[in-house]
Amino acid sequence: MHDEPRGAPDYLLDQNLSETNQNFTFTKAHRLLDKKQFNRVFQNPDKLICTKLVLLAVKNGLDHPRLGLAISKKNAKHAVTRNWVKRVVRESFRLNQHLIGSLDIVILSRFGIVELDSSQLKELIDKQWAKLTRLCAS
RNA sequence: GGAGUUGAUCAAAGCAGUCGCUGCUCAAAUGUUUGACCCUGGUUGGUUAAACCUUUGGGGAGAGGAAAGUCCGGACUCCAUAGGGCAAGGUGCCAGGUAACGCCUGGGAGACGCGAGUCCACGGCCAGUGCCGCAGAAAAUAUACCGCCAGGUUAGAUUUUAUAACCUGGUAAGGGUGAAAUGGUGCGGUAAGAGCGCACCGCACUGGUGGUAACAUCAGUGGCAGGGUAAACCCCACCUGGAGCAAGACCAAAUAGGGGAACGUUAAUGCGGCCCGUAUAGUUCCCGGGUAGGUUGCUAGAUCUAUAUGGCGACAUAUAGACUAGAUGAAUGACUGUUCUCGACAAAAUCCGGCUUAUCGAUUAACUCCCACC
RNA sequence: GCGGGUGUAGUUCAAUGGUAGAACUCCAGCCUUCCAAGCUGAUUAUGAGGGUUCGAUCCCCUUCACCCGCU
Repeated sequence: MHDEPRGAPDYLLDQNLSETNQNFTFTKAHRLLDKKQFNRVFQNPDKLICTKLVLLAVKNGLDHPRLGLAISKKNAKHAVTRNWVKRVVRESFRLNQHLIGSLDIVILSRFGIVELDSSQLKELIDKQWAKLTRLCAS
Protein backbone atom coordinates (compact mmCIF):
# COMPACT_ATOMS: atom_id res chain seq x y z
CA MET A 1 0.00 0.00 0.00
CA HIS A 2 3.00 2.25 0.38
CA ASP A 3 3.59 2.06 -3.38
CA GLU A 4 0.46 4.05 -4.21
CA PRO A 5 1.15 7.10 -6.37
CA ARG A 6 0.88 10.29 -4.39
CA GLY A 7 0.58 13.99 -5.05
CA ALA A 8 -3.00 14.30 -6.21
CA PRO A 9 -4.93 16.71 -3.97
CA ASP A 10 -8.36 15.84 -2.66
CA TYR A 11 -10.32 18.28 -4.78
CA LEU A 12 -8.97 16.62 -7.91
CA LEU A 13 -9.88 13.22 -6.49
CA ASP A 14 -13.40 14.45 -5.87
CA GLN A 15 -13.75 15.60 -9.48
CA ASN A 16 -12.79 12.44 -11.36
CA LEU A 17 -13.34 9.76 -8.66
CA SER A 18 -10.23 7.96 -9.81
CA GLU A 19 -9.40 4.74 -7.98
CA THR A 20 -5.69 5.13 -8.56
CA ASN A 21 -5.20 8.61 -7.07
CA GLN A 22 -5.96 7.73 -3.45
CA ASN A 23 -4.16 9.09 -0.46
CA PHE A 24 -4.41 8.17 3.17
CA THR A 25 -4.65 11.35 5.20
CA PHE A 26 -6.82 11.72 8.28
CA THR A 27 -7.84 15.33 8.82
CA LYS A 28 -10.67 17.09 10.62
CA ALA A 29 -12.90 16.52 7.60
CA HIS A 30 -12.82 12.82 8.46
CA ARG A 31 -14.00 13.27 12.05
CA LEU A 32 -17.25 14.00 13.81
CA LEU A 33 -16.60 17.36 15.42
CA ASP A 34 -19.50 18.50 17.56
CA LYS A 35 -22.45 17.31 19.52
CA LYS A 36 -24.92 17.74 16.66
CA GLN A 37 -23.05 15.41 14.39
CA PHE A 38 -22.81 12.79 17.12
CA ASN A 39 -26.49 13.10 17.96
CA ARG A 40 -27.41 12.55 14.30
CA VAL A 41 -25.66 9.19 14.41
CA PHE A 42 -27.23 8.17 17.71
CA GLN A 43 -30.75 9.00 16.45
CA ASN A 44 -31.39 6.16 14.03
CA PRO A 45 -28.26 4.14 13.31
CA ASP A 46 -27.46 0.80 11.76
CA LYS A 47 -25.87 -1.25 14.52
CA LEU A 48 -23.10 -3.78 14.29
CA ILE A 49 -22.29 -5.46 17.60
CA CYS A 50 -19.45 -7.81 18.34
CA THR A 51 -17.91 -8.97 21.60
CA LYS A 52 -15.59 -6.04 22.26
CA LEU A 53 -17.04 -3.22 20.14
CA VAL A 54 -20.27 -1.58 18.98
CA LEU A 55 -20.37 0.24 15.64
CA LEU A 56 -23.14 2.72 14.81
CA ALA A 57 -23.40 4.06 11.25
CA VAL A 58 -25.60 6.42 9.27
CA LYS A 59 -25.33 7.73 5.69
CA ASN A 60 -23.92 11.22 5.42
CA GLY A 61 -24.24 12.45 1.79
CA LEU A 62 -20.57 13.45 1.57
CA ASP A 63 -17.91 11.88 -0.58
CA HIS A 64 -16.01 10.33 2.29
CA PRO A 65 -16.70 8.61 5.62
CA ARG A 66 -16.36 10.26 9.02
CA LEU A 67 -15.34 8.68 12.32
CA GLY A 68 -16.21 9.37 15.94
CA LEU A 69 -14.94 7.53 19.00
CA ALA A 70 -16.50 7.04 22.41
CA ILE A 71 -14.26 4.98 24.64
CA SER A 72 -15.68 5.03 28.15
CA LYS A 73 -13.73 5.25 31.35
CA LYS A 74 -15.65 2.28 32.67
CA ASN A 75 -14.26 -0.10 30.05
CA ALA A 76 -10.73 1.26 29.77
CA LYS A 77 -9.66 2.48 33.15
CA HIS A 78 -6.43 4.30 32.40
CA ALA A 79 -5.88 7.20 30.03
CA VAL A 80 -3.03 5.26 28.46
CA THR A 81 -5.28 2.38 27.40
CA ARG A 82 -8.02 4.71 26.17
CA ASN A 83 -5.55 6.56 23.98
CA TRP A 84 -4.17 3.25 22.75
CA VAL A 85 -7.61 2.03 21.65
CA LYS A 86 -8.34 5.31 19.86
CA ARG A 87 -5.03 5.24 18.02
CA VAL A 88 -5.39 1.71 16.77
CA VAL A 89 -8.94 2.36 15.58
CA ARG A 90 -7.97 5.60 13.87
CA GLU A 91 -5.01 3.99 12.13
CA SER A 92 -7.20 1.21 10.78
CA PHE A 93 -9.81 3.75 9.60
CA ARG A 94 -7.12 5.78 7.89
CA LEU A 95 -5.81 2.83 5.90
CA ASN A 96 -9.27 1.47 5.00
CA GLN A 97 -11.19 4.70 4.43
CA HIS A 98 -11.60 4.14 0.68
CA LEU A 99 -13.31 0.76 1.21
CA ILE A 100 -16.05 2.38 3.30
CA GLY A 101 -18.93 4.23 1.73
CA SER A 102 -20.19 7.67 2.70
CA LEU A 103 -21.02 6.90 6.32
CA ASP A 104 -20.83 8.64 9.68
CA ILE A 105 -19.55 6.02 12.10
CA VAL A 106 -19.41 6.06 15.90
CA ILE A 107 -17.47 3.33 17.67
CA LEU A 108 -18.23 2.46 21.28
CA SER A 109 -16.12 0.21 23.48
CA ARG A 110 -17.49 -2.74 25.42
CA PHE A 111 -16.18 -4.53 28.48
CA GLY A 112 -13.05 -6.60 27.93
CA ILE A 113 -11.44 -4.52 25.22
CA VAL A 114 -8.37 -4.15 27.41
CA GLU A 115 -7.70 -7.89 27.25
CA LEU A 116 -6.84 -7.74 23.52
CA ASP A 117 -3.36 -6.94 22.35
CA SER A 118 -2.51 -4.51 19.60
CA SER A 119 -2.52 -6.88 16.61
CA GLN A 120 -5.74 -8.66 17.72
CA LEU A 121 -7.60 -5.37 18.02
CA LYS A 122 -6.37 -4.24 14.61
CA GLU A 123 -7.46 -7.52 13.01
CA LEU A 124 -10.88 -7.26 14.66
CA ILE A 125 -11.50 -3.75 13.39
CA ASP A 126 -10.25 -4.49 9.88
CA LYS A 127 -12.97 -7.15 9.58
CA GLN A 128 -15.73 -4.81 10.70
CA TRP A 129 -15.37 -2.23 7.91
CA ALA A 130 -16.43 -4.65 5.15
CA LYS A 131 -19.33 -6.00 7.26
CA LEU A 132 -20.52 -2.49 7.99
CA THR A 133 -20.46 -1.45 4.34
CA ARG A 134 -22.51 -4.52 3.39
CA LEU A 135 -24.98 -3.86 6.21
CA CYS A 136 -25.61 -0.26 5.16
CA ALA A 137 -25.78 -1.03 1.48
CA SER A 138 -28.59 -3.55 1.97
C1' G B 1 35.90 -7.94 49.11
C1' G B 2 31.12 -8.18 51.65
C1' A B 3 26.92 -5.86 54.23
C1' G B 4 24.47 -1.28 54.66
C1' U B 5 22.90 4.35 55.15
C1' U B 6 21.86 8.98 52.78
C1' G B 7 21.46 11.89 48.49
C1' A B 8 21.84 13.33 42.98
C1' U B 9 20.91 12.27 37.70
C1' C B 10 18.53 9.36 33.79
C1' A B 11 14.25 6.39 32.40
C1' A B 12 7.86 5.99 25.51
C1' A B 13 14.65 -0.07 25.17
C1' G B 14 18.19 1.49 20.97
C1' C B 15 19.21 2.32 15.50
C1' A B 16 17.53 2.79 10.18
C1' G B 17 13.44 3.36 6.62
C1' U B 18 8.03 4.27 4.79
C1' C B 19 3.08 6.25 5.81
C1' G B 20 0.21 9.32 9.21
C1' C B 21 -1.41 13.37 13.46
C1' U B 22 -1.26 18.85 16.12
C1' G B 23 0.82 23.75 16.35
C1' C B 24 4.88 27.19 14.43
C1' U B 25 7.70 29.15 10.30
C1' C B 26 9.27 29.94 4.91
C1' A B 27 7.83 29.60 -0.32
C1' A B 28 4.22 28.75 -4.25
C1' A B 29 -0.80 28.16 -6.38
C1' U B 30 -6.34 28.72 -6.55
C1' G B 31 -10.29 31.47 -4.47
C1' U B 32 -12.75 35.48 -1.46
C1' U B 33 -12.81 40.42 0.69
C1' U B 34 -10.90 45.43 1.05
C1' G B 35 -7.96 49.69 -0.71
C1' A B 36 -5.40 52.30 -4.76
C1' C B 37 -4.76 52.96 -10.05
C1' C B 38 -6.19 52.11 -15.50
C1' C B 39 -10.17 51.62 -19.58
C1' U B 40 -15.29 53.46 -19.76
C1' G B 41 -20.98 57.96 -19.82
C1' G B 42 -21.80 53.82 -16.20
C1' U B 43 -21.50 48.47 -15.28
C1' U B 44 -18.60 44.24 -16.55
C1' G B 45 -13.28 44.07 -16.85
C1' G B 46 -7.71 44.65 -16.08
C1' U B 47 -3.10 45.73 -12.86
C1' U B 48 -1.12 45.99 -8.03
C1' A B 49 -0.91 45.77 -2.47
C1' A B 50 -2.75 43.76 2.15
C1' A B 51 -5.64 40.23 5.01
C1' C B 52 -8.09 35.48 5.24
C1' C B 53 -9.57 30.22 3.67
C1' U B 54 -7.96 25.77 1.14
C1' U B 55 -4.08 22.88 -1.13
C1' U B 56 1.10 21.58 -2.18
C1' G B 57 6.36 21.56 -0.95
C1' G B 58 10.63 22.62 2.52
C1' G B 59 12.37 23.41 7.70
C1' G B 60 11.83 22.81 12.85
C1' A B 61 9.07 21.37 17.62
C1' G B 62 5.77 17.97 20.12
C1' A B 63 3.63 14.15 27.59
C1' G B 64 5.92 12.86 33.30
C1' G B 65 8.99 11.88 37.63
C1' A B 66 5.17 11.11 39.24
C1' A B 67 1.57 14.39 34.15
C1' A B 68 -2.00 10.59 39.08
C1' G B 69 -4.59 11.34 44.05
C1' U B 70 -6.81 16.38 44.84
C1' C B 71 -4.22 16.29 50.68
C1' C B 72 -2.18 21.49 51.57
C1' G B 73 -0.26 26.40 49.88
C1' G B 74 -0.13 30.39 46.27
C1' A B 75 -0.60 33.12 41.34
C1' C B 76 -4.74 34.60 38.15
C1' U B 77 -10.25 35.97 37.43
C1' C B 78 -15.09 37.58 39.27
C1' C B 79 -17.88 38.88 43.57
C1' A B 80 -16.76 45.41 46.93
C1' U B 81 -10.97 47.85 47.72
C1' A B 82 -11.47 42.05 50.81
C1' G B 83 -13.31 45.96 55.96
C1' G B 84 -14.70 45.13 61.85
C1' G B 85 -16.90 41.62 65.56
C1' C B 86 -18.89 36.73 66.76
C1' A B 87 -19.06 31.78 65.11
C1' A B 88 -16.55 27.80 62.45
C1' G B 89 -12.07 25.55 60.79
C1' G B 90 -6.73 24.75 60.66
C1' U B 91 -1.69 24.66 62.74
C1' G B 92 1.06 23.57 67.51
C1' C B 93 9.24 22.01 70.80
C1' C B 94 12.88 26.30 69.10
C1' A B 95 15.29 29.24 65.25
C1' G B 96 15.53 30.20 60.14
C1' G B 97 14.06 29.72 54.57
C1' U B 98 10.02 30.98 51.26
C1' A B 99 5.18 34.41 47.31
C1' A B 100 2.93 31.06 50.79
C1' C B 101 2.23 26.41 53.33
C1' G B 102 0.24 21.46 57.25
C1' C B 103 6.45 22.12 53.00
C1' C B 104 11.93 22.50 53.52
C1' U B 105 16.68 23.38 56.42
C1' G B 106 19.41 23.48 61.05
C1' G B 107 19.07 22.61 66.32
C1' G B 108 16.64 20.38 71.03
C1' A B 109 13.72 16.47 73.95
C1' G B 110 12.09 11.23 73.39
C1' A B 111 12.39 6.16 70.87
C1' C B 112 15.32 2.57 67.70
C1' G B 113 20.12 0.93 65.64
C1' C B 114 27.26 -1.55 67.11
C1' G B 115 27.43 2.57 63.56
C1' A B 116 26.60 5.90 59.17
C1' G B 117 21.74 7.28 60.42
C1' U B 118 16.20 6.71 60.94
C1' C B 119 11.30 7.79 63.25
C1' C B 120 8.55 11.49 65.96
C1' A B 121 0.48 15.81 65.51
C1' C B 122 6.29 17.02 70.41
C1' G B 123 1.88 23.58 73.81
C1' G B 124 -1.41 23.35 78.32
C1' C B 125 -5.49 18.33 82.66
C1' C B 126 -2.15 22.84 90.14
C1' A B 127 -8.63 27.96 84.44
C1' G B 128 -12.95 25.04 84.45
C1' U B 129 -16.08 20.76 82.82
C1' G B 130 -16.72 15.70 81.13
C1' C B 131 -15.38 10.32 80.73
C1' C B 132 -12.58 6.03 82.85
C1' G B 133 -17.34 -0.30 81.08
C1' C B 134 -16.13 -5.24 83.88
C1' A B 135 -13.20 -6.35 88.06
C1' G B 136 -11.69 -4.18 92.64
C1' A B 137 -12.12 -1.95 99.52
C1' A B 138 -11.22 2.34 96.69
C1' A B 139 -10.97 5.08 89.68
C1' A B 140 -9.89 10.72 92.38
C1' U B 141 -12.42 14.87 97.94
C1' A B 142 -8.83 9.09 98.71
C1' U B 143 -10.45 5.00 101.40
C1' A B 144 -9.78 0.84 105.13
C1' C B 145 -11.96 -5.36 102.46
C1' C B 146 -8.27 -9.11 103.92
C1' G B 147 -3.97 -8.17 106.77
C1' C B 148 -0.26 -6.16 110.76
C1' C B 149 0.08 -3.80 115.78
C1' A B 150 -1.63 -1.81 120.74
C1' G B 151 -5.44 -1.45 124.50
C1' G B 152 -10.20 -3.10 126.60
C1' U B 153 -14.46 -6.66 127.38
C1' U B 154 -16.27 -11.68 127.08
C1' A B 155 -15.41 -16.97 126.39
C1' G B 156 -11.93 -20.68 127.73
C1' A B 157 -8.14 -21.88 131.44
C1' U B 158 -5.60 -23.83 138.32
C1' U B 159 -2.49 -19.37 136.91
C1' U B 160 0.71 -17.05 133.26
C1' U B 161 1.81 -17.36 128.13
C1' A B 162 -1.09 -18.48 124.04
C1' U B 163 -6.08 -18.90 121.36
C1' A B 164 -11.11 -17.26 119.58
C1' A B 165 -15.04 -13.45 119.12
C1' C B 166 -16.38 -8.33 119.63
C1' C B 167 -15.24 -3.02 120.49
C1' U B 168 -11.81 1.30 120.27
C1' G B 169 -7.47 3.24 118.16
C1' G B 170 -2.83 3.16 115.06
C1' U B 171 -0.90 1.79 110.06
C1' A B 172 -0.47 2.20 104.28
C1' A B 173 4.95 -2.00 104.67
C1' G B 174 2.19 -6.95 102.55
C1' G B 175 -2.45 -9.33 99.60
C1' G B 176 -5.82 -9.71 95.61
C1' U B 177 -8.41 -6.51 90.98
C1' G B 178 -7.29 -3.62 86.92
C1' A B 179 -4.68 -0.67 81.20
C1' A B 180 -3.87 2.54 85.36
C1' A B 181 -3.76 2.34 92.83
C1' U B 182 -0.77 8.52 95.65
C1' G B 183 7.65 8.26 94.17
C1' G B 184 11.80 3.60 93.53
C1' U B 185 16.03 0.68 96.00
C1' G B 186 18.80 -0.04 100.49
C1' C B 187 19.89 1.04 105.67
C1' G B 188 18.19 3.01 110.22
C1' G B 189 13.89 3.46 113.11
C1' U B 190 9.15 1.61 115.36
C1' A B 191 4.24 -1.73 119.21
C1' A B 192 3.41 -2.30 113.94
C1' G B 193 4.53 1.09 110.34
C1' A B 194 5.18 5.48 107.51
C1' G B 195 10.16 10.65 103.59
C1' C B 196 9.68 9.63 110.09
C1' G B 197 15.41 10.13 109.25
C1' C B 198 19.75 9.14 105.93
C1' A B 199 22.37 7.69 100.97
C1' C B 200 21.63 7.23 95.64
C1' C B 201 17.96 7.88 91.67
C1' G B 202 13.42 10.47 90.19
C1' C B 203 10.34 15.12 90.96
C1' A B 204 9.38 20.42 92.13
C1' C B 205 11.34 25.30 93.27
C1' U B 206 15.40 29.01 93.49
C1' G B 207 20.02 30.75 91.72
C1' G B 208 24.62 30.49 88.56
C1' U B 209 26.92 29.18 83.70
C1' G B 210 26.50 28.10 78.18
C1' G B 211 23.02 29.06 74.15
C1' U B 212 19.10 34.08 69.94
C1' A B 213 15.82 30.15 71.73
C1' A B 214 13.98 25.22 72.61
C1' C B 215 17.15 23.20 76.11
C1' A B 216 21.57 21.46 78.63
C1' U B 217 24.55 21.54 82.97
C1' C B 218 26.13 22.78 88.13
C1' A B 219 24.88 24.20 93.17
C1' G B 220 21.32 24.80 96.96
C1' U B 221 16.43 24.12 99.12
C1' G B 222 11.93 21.22 99.78
C1' G B 223 10.56 16.44 101.68
C1' C B 224 6.87 14.88 97.58
C1' A B 225 3.53 18.17 95.12
C1' G B 226 0.45 14.06 92.90
C1' G B 227 -3.60 8.99 88.02
C1' G B 228 -4.95 8.79 82.63
C1' U B 229 -7.49 11.14 78.55
C1' A B 230 -6.93 17.67 75.06
C1' A B 231 -6.41 12.84 67.26
C1' A B 232 -12.86 14.77 74.73
C1' C B 233 -15.16 19.84 75.30
C1' C B 234 -11.90 23.54 76.24
C1' C B 235 -7.58 27.36 77.40
C1' C B 236 -3.29 29.87 75.12
C1' A B 237 -0.47 31.60 70.62
C1' C B 238 -0.63 32.20 65.33
C1' C B 239 -3.40 31.79 60.57
C1' U B 240 -7.94 31.65 57.33
C1' G B 241 -13.64 36.46 53.21
C1' G B 242 -16.38 33.38 49.13
C1' A B 243 -16.31 30.98 44.52
C1' G B 244 -13.47 28.76 40.91
C1' C B 245 -10.49 28.71 33.74
C1' A B 246 -17.06 24.72 33.17
C1' A B 247 -13.45 31.54 36.63
C1' G B 248 -13.93 35.59 33.44
C1' A B 249 -13.65 38.90 28.81
C1' C B 250 -14.83 39.98 23.65
C1' C B 251 -17.29 39.09 18.78
C1' A B 252 -21.09 37.47 15.59
C1' A B 253 -26.15 36.01 15.39
C1' A B 254 -30.98 36.45 17.53
C1' U B 255 -34.41 38.89 20.59
C1' A B 256 -39.77 39.77 24.24
C1' G B 257 -35.95 45.61 25.82
C1' G B 258 -43.23 41.63 26.60
C1' G B 259 -47.80 41.02 29.86
C1' G B 260 -49.93 40.18 34.87
C1' A B 261 -49.48 39.85 40.29
C1' A B 262 -46.85 40.65 44.88
C1' C B 263 -42.95 43.01 48.04
C1' G B 264 -40.34 47.46 48.87
C1' U B 265 -36.20 52.51 51.34
C1' U B 266 -37.49 50.71 59.14
C1' A B 267 -36.97 47.11 52.87
C1' A B 268 -34.66 43.73 48.69
C1' U B 269 -30.20 41.74 46.60
C1' G B 270 -24.86 41.29 46.24
C1' C B 271 -23.02 39.07 51.27
C1' G B 272 -23.86 31.00 50.24
C1' G B 273 -22.66 30.83 58.52
C1' C B 274 -24.62 35.43 61.55
C1' C B 275 -24.41 40.74 62.87
C1' C B 276 -22.33 45.53 61.83
C1' G B 277 -20.76 48.24 57.91
C1' U B 278 -20.90 49.14 52.72
C1' A B 279 -22.41 49.02 47.22
C1' U B 280 -26.41 48.82 43.61
C1' A B 281 -31.57 50.65 42.13
C1' G B 282 -35.00 47.53 41.91
C1' U B 283 -36.34 42.27 43.53
C1' U B 284 -39.53 37.81 43.55
C1' C B 285 -43.47 34.71 41.44
C1' C B 286 -46.75 33.33 37.26
C1' C B 287 -47.82 33.37 31.79
C1' G B 288 -45.34 33.39 27.27
C1' G B 289 -40.71 33.05 24.41
C1' G B 290 -35.57 31.55 23.57
C1' U B 291 -31.35 28.21 24.55
C1' A B 292 -26.03 28.39 20.06
C1' G B 293 -21.62 29.04 18.39
C1' G B 294 -16.69 31.30 17.65
C1' U B 295 -12.36 33.97 19.52
C1' U B 296 -9.69 34.85 23.86
C1' G B 297 -7.99 33.52 28.74
C1' C B 298 -3.40 29.73 26.83
C1' U B 299 1.49 29.62 28.11
C1' A B 300 8.15 33.96 28.92
C1' G B 301 7.64 31.97 34.01
C1' A B 302 8.19 32.98 42.17
C1' U B 303 11.15 29.62 34.30
C1' C B 304 15.56 26.64 33.03
C1' U B 305 21.13 26.04 32.48
C1' A B 306 26.17 27.52 33.82
C1' U B 307 29.55 30.32 36.87
C1' A B 308 30.79 33.42 41.08
C1' U B 309 29.79 35.35 46.06
C1' G B 310 27.31 34.92 51.11
C1' G B 311 25.36 31.04 54.39
C1' C B 312 26.60 24.60 58.30
C1' G B 313 22.12 24.26 55.24
C1' A B 314 17.20 25.17 53.12
C1' C B 315 18.13 29.42 50.18
C1' A B 316 19.49 34.40 48.53
C1' U B 317 22.15 37.87 45.26
C1' A B 318 24.89 39.00 40.73
C1' U B 319 26.50 37.96 35.64
C1' A B 320 26.03 35.28 30.99
C1' G B 321 23.12 32.23 27.91
C1' A B 322 18.41 29.54 26.35
C1' C B 323 12.94 29.58 24.71
C1' U B 324 11.44 24.10 25.98
C1' A B 325 3.61 20.98 24.16
C1' G B 326 -0.62 24.19 24.05
C1' A B 327 -4.68 20.23 22.02
C1' U B 328 -10.52 21.29 22.32
C1' G B 329 -14.72 14.53 20.72
C1' A B 330 -9.05 16.36 22.31
C1' A B 331 -2.51 15.64 18.78
C1' U B 332 3.29 11.36 19.75
C1' G B 333 0.92 6.19 16.38
C1' A B 334 1.33 2.01 12.76
C1' C B 335 4.31 -1.12 9.70
C1' U B 336 9.15 -3.23 7.98
C1' G B 337 14.28 -4.55 9.07
C1' U B 338 17.90 -5.19 12.89
C1' U B 339 20.39 -5.49 18.08
C1' C B 340 20.12 -6.52 23.27
C1' U B 341 19.80 -7.24 29.18
C1' C B 342 13.12 -8.41 25.95
C1' G B 343 11.65 -2.96 28.26
C1' A B 344 8.12 -0.73 35.20
C1' C B 345 4.43 2.75 36.93
C1' A B 346 1.81 5.27 33.74
C1' A B 347 -0.86 10.50 29.26
C1' A B 348 -0.69 17.49 29.75
C1' A B 349 -6.10 20.25 29.77
C1' U B 350 -5.09 27.70 33.53
C1' C B 351 -0.16 27.73 35.74
C1' C B 352 3.35 27.10 39.75
C1' G B 353 5.59 25.31 45.10
C1' G B 354 5.12 20.98 48.14
C1' C B 355 3.10 16.33 50.23
C1' U B 356 1.22 11.40 49.43
C1' U B 357 0.61 7.09 46.53
C1' A B 358 2.36 3.61 42.08
C1' U B 359 7.11 1.98 39.94
C1' C B 360 11.31 -2.40 35.94
C1' G B 361 15.79 -0.68 36.39
C1' A B 362 20.62 2.04 35.21
C1' U B 363 24.61 5.49 36.51
C1' U B 364 27.07 8.21 40.26
C1' A B 365 28.83 10.74 45.02
C1' A B 366 29.63 10.85 50.29
C1' C B 367 29.64 8.05 54.72
C1' U B 368 29.30 3.60 58.31
C1' C B 369 30.31 -1.54 60.02
C1' C B 370 32.86 -6.38 59.26
C1' C B 371 36.86 -9.45 57.10
C1' A B 372 41.77 -9.88 54.62
C1' C B 373 46.55 -7.66 53.25
C1' C B 374 50.39 -3.69 53.49
C1' G C 1 -11.06 19.25 34.43
C1' C C 2 -13.28 21.68 39.08
C1' G C 3 -16.20 20.86 43.46
C1' G C 4 -18.99 17.72 46.94
C1' G C 5 -20.70 13.01 49.36
C1' U C 6 -21.00 7.69 50.99
C1' G C 7 -18.85 2.83 52.46
C1' U C 8 -21.84 -1.98 58.61
C1' A C 9 -24.90 -9.55 57.68
C1' G C 10 -26.99 -11.89 50.96
C1' U C 11 -30.57 -6.94 50.93
C1' U C 12 -32.63 -2.40 53.61
C1' C C 13 -31.21 0.21 57.77
C1' A C 14 -29.61 1.05 63.55
C1' A C 15 -25.73 1.53 67.14
C1' U C 16 -22.66 8.08 73.80
C1' G C 17 -15.23 5.23 72.59
C1' G C 18 -16.87 -0.29 76.56
C1' U C 19 -19.82 -8.01 74.25
C1' A C 20 -22.03 -4.72 66.79
C1' G C 21 -28.54 -5.07 66.74
C1' A C 22 -33.52 -5.28 63.97
C1' A C 23 -36.48 -6.73 59.67
C1' C C 24 -36.55 -9.60 55.25
C1' U C 25 -33.49 -13.64 52.92
C1' C C 26 -30.81 -18.41 53.34
C1' C C 27 -30.17 -23.14 56.22
C1' A C 28 -31.92 -26.91 59.86
C1' G C 29 -35.91 -28.79 62.87
C1' C C 30 -41.33 -28.88 64.37
C1' C C 31 -46.26 -28.81 62.04
C1' U C 32 -48.66 -30.95 57.24
C1' U C 33 -50.19 -36.81 53.19
C1' C C 34 -47.09 -32.84 50.39
C1' C C 35 -46.40 -27.41 49.53
C1' A C 36 -47.42 -22.56 51.45
C1' A C 37 -48.30 -19.99 55.99
C1' G C 38 -46.97 -20.42 61.20
C1' C C 39 -43.46 -21.77 65.45
C1' U C 40 -38.32 -22.78 67.19
C1' G C 41 -33.11 -22.56 66.44
C1' A C 42 -28.64 -21.41 63.93
C1' U C 43 -25.12 -18.99 60.19
C1' U C 44 -23.34 -14.53 58.15
C1' A C 45 -20.76 -8.10 58.57
C1' U C 46 -17.83 -2.56 60.28
C1' G C 47 -13.91 -1.51 52.23
C1' A C 48 -8.13 -1.86 53.22
C1' G C 49 -3.62 -0.26 56.00
C1' G C 50 -1.53 2.63 59.91
C1' G C 51 -1.87 5.97 64.35
C1' U C 52 -4.16 8.19 69.25
C1' U C 53 -6.32 5.42 73.46
C1' C C 54 -6.32 0.52 78.65
C1' G C 55 -9.92 -0.31 74.62
C1' A C 56 -11.95 2.20 68.11
C1' U C 57 -17.95 1.11 63.62
C1' C C 58 -17.15 5.85 66.24
C1' C C 59 -11.40 10.28 66.72
C1' C C 60 -7.04 11.37 63.06
C1' C C 61 -3.98 10.16 58.54
C1' U C 62 -3.13 7.41 53.97
C1' U C 63 -5.38 4.46 50.30
C1' C C 64 -9.35 1.80 47.41
C1' A C 65 -14.27 1.54 45.45
C1' C C 66 -18.85 3.83 44.34
C1' C C 67 -22.32 8.01 43.73
C1' C C 68 -23.72 13.22 42.68
C1' G C 69 -23.39 18.50 40.76
C1' C C 70 -21.22 22.15 37.22
C1' U C 71 -20.41 22.83 29.93
